[in-house]
Amino acid sequence: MARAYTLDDRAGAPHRCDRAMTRLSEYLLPTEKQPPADAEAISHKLMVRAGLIRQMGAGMWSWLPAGWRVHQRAVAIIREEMDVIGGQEMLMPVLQPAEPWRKTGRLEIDELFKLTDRKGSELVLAMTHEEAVTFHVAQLVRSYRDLPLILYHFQVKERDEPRPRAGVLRTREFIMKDSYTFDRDQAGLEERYELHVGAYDRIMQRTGLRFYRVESDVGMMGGLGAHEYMAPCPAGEDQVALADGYAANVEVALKDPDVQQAGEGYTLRGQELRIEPAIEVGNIFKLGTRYSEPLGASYLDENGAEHAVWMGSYGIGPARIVAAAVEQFADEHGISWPRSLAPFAVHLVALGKPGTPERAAADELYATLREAGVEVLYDDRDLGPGEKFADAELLGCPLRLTVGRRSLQSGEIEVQRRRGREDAPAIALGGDPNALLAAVDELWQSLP
RNA sequence: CGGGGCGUGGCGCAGCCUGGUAGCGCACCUGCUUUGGGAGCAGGGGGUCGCCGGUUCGAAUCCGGCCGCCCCGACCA
Repeated sequence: MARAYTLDDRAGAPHRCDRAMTRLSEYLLPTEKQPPADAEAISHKLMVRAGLIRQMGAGMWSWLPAGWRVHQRAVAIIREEMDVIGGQEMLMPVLQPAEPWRKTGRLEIDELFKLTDRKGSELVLAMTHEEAVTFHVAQLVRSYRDLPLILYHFQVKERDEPRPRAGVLRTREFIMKDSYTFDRDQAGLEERYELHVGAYDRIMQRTGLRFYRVESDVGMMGGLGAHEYMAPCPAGEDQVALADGYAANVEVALKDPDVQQAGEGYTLRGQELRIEPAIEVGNIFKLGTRYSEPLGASYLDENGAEHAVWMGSYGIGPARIVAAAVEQFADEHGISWPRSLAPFAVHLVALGKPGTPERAAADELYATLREAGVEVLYDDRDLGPGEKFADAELLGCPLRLTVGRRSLQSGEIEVQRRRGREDAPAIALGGDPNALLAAVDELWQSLP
């Protein structure tokens, strides 16, 4: 009866093997009726209220168990797609010697945290890992035969942000997947870049987010091209300019000669240009030799001639994906996760007092679902129905199953889809477990 | 970094103007009742009022300094 191990959120079953303890009576899910007094952004309010995150200081957040599950969902999707394009996962330190940063000229950046150890050595807390990865490649790559490479990791980034804001949307410490490509020449870089475009498109599609890939300003990086992945949402800090078949960072759009001012707004070749707030969840850059030259990352070609390695760098923030999903799909009752990101597939609500027949039926259903590997959060607390339903809608798992006295009478489990809060056809209670699981799987397929 | 605001129990707040030793709602604990949309009754626990200093017989309250947090803007490899 055990299911195959799978993370396939689009075609697969609503679960993976999951032995985590998920009885709400024993789970740390501190829900709140009221949002924090100073919260503005929807995602900030709801993620705190739903018990996903807690703040420790300005721009410093902890992920509580359910929130971390969501974060790790995003991580798993990203990891799969990076591996598909040949990425090799590794891990580099956050605490680093200042020297490589001096060489690349980035030691002067205000947002870079700098510190000194007890011996007086200068250290930094990395805000990205170009210096680290290039340092290693400079040491390890000698020949054209060693290239190309796609290296990546999920690692904490530290940034002395002048103004952290909006919960987890802009923090001073956050996890980023950053990958780095190393090629012999520009043509190779273009190839690696296109692979990332494909991977990022698939990542974004799999998260279920509404998003745009926009051309971005290469800015002071002096790079050879760059794109940003933008998720439109009310709390977004950036703006995207949109028209049919057109999406661009607003700064880029306003430099476009085809864009004309028209009264209050702008037009593109006669079309109205819409401007929407959005959050930048990912960005990709063609770096060229910006880092390889100062750090001495070079290789010898077939003729024994030395060349600088051509690099690209590619970032994506799982926390921003999570927050953007909250922003895009929340309603007045709470969060409504796309199934690929949901902390649990099924939120099972048991009504009635512990010790009653309806509780026994719910216990049995919980056991059946768990045994099958379905990720289920079981609300077995001794609380009234109102509180349980409210918490379930706040947390936003895609499917809610309810077992109460009524279910025993009708012989059916009630099912609600979180998105739209609509009832789905009830499922027979206590019959063939395989039929029950098939019904849950089928429902899962119908979800966004 | 400029402008604005706020720090009182776990959360949300009142009290401060007009100084007299802290209160409300929710949450929490115990008991009984209740159980299909955030329950009822009774009893109970928890706060150096952000920190330091000053004024005063006496400071959550007045004065000075510092720290922290939020919002708007600037910023955001």
